[in-house]
Amino acid sequence: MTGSTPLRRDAARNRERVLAAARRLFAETGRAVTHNEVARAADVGVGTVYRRFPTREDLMLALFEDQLALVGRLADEALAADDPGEGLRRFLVQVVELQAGDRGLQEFMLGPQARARAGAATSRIAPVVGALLDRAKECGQVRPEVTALDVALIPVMVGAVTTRSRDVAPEIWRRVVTIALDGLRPTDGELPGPPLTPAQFEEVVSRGR
Amino acid sequence: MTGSTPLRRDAARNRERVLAAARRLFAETGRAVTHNEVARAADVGVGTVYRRFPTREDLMLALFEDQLALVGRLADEALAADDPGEGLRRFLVQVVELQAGDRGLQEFMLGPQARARAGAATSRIAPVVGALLDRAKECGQVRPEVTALDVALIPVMVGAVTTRSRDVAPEIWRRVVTIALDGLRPTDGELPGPPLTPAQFEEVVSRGR
DNA sequence: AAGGAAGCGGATAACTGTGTCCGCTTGTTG
DNA sequence: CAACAAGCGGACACAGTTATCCGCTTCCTT
Repeated sequence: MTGSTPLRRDAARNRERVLAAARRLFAETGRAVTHNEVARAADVGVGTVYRRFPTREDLMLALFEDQLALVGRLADEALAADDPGEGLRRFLVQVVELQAGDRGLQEFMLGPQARARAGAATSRIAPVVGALLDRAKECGQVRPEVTALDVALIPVMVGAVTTRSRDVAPEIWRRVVTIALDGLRPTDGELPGPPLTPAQFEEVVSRGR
Repeated sequence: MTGSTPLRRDAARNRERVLAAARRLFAETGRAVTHNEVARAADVGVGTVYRRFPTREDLMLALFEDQLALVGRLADEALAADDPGEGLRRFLVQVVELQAGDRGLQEFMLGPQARARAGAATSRIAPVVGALLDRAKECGQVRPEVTALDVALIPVMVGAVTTRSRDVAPEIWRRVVTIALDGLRPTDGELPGPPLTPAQFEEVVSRGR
């Protein structure tokens, strides 16, 4: 699965150096990291970076694949919780917390790259969230018109706040996510208009700048 | 108040042409409008645009000052509403609606430029929202720990969705803003952590990309 | 109607970011 | 220990953006 010829030893070493440098830079700086910067930070030529990771997406993908798997595991755990409403809450808080802690991960999850990865990640997580949501509705903890895709917009919304507040008030997202989650509770009103279709959701998420 | 020497007639005409072209381009395209593009669209030399509006902020400011005034008026109207909770809701929906309808305005409101204009706009609107909020709390329609700055984050959050969904599902923000607003209602839980200070809020808003 | 200030246009310099290419180095294999 | 493929580095070509400068034009004043 790793593909044809194994890398030469020095090549493998360089690949790791690039990945390490990139992970650090992305976590600190976010998207605006150029191949050149990564190369310099890794003490490697630009060509080397381009050879191994032709586009920024390739690089992001290599960096954040395992983190995405973690999100999947969190979803499973949430599903196992006793209180479905609480499980859903905890899951979303954890997701946002991960985003808040790593700019790179956030931009990966909320950007066009994730779309390419939809097969592995999104489509694995979506049904779990759906189940979580159904159970929470049955308990009357979530308004019935809410769809999984409404819920999936919460990290998008809150992400706008984490991005901006990271260096100023790094914990403020907790208030905001609480407001959003409480907004899922049953009320006398209804949510207006139709929810997103899955295709629309993909599009919306992939428009991350 | 308009300043020293009145512009020569041709200069004034050109200024208007630039403004008109820029307004159109911003509404369509959003932030990524260069002085050169504006100049071409206005059928004017680049120099002319730079002379009149040295930075993009200057241009934005000239374009969106009156729109900001409109937001102020909306706030006043909301304050005059019978039902304070409903007034607050309507106000926020209207603000988001304006944002959704004009990329340029959105980026102006949610970007660093607005900060410079804080004197005229933010500081005029803030107390009105504060009053609105106090009345809504008195009626038990809003949870007591919510501050005006929590409320002010709602357009930021929802803005992330409008930006991304504009061309895909242009009305989805209505669902999202409803969720956020319903999250302001009293519940048994509390909002975690301290709210933003005004200075922090300024910073957060001004980090618009 | 004529002089001079105000304004105009757009070529152009200065940067920044992206991506390629190719002569040289290094690891691997027999 | 060759000898050759794989890999390396980074100069450089290219593209897009910002901002300036200056010779020429247009308007206003008297």
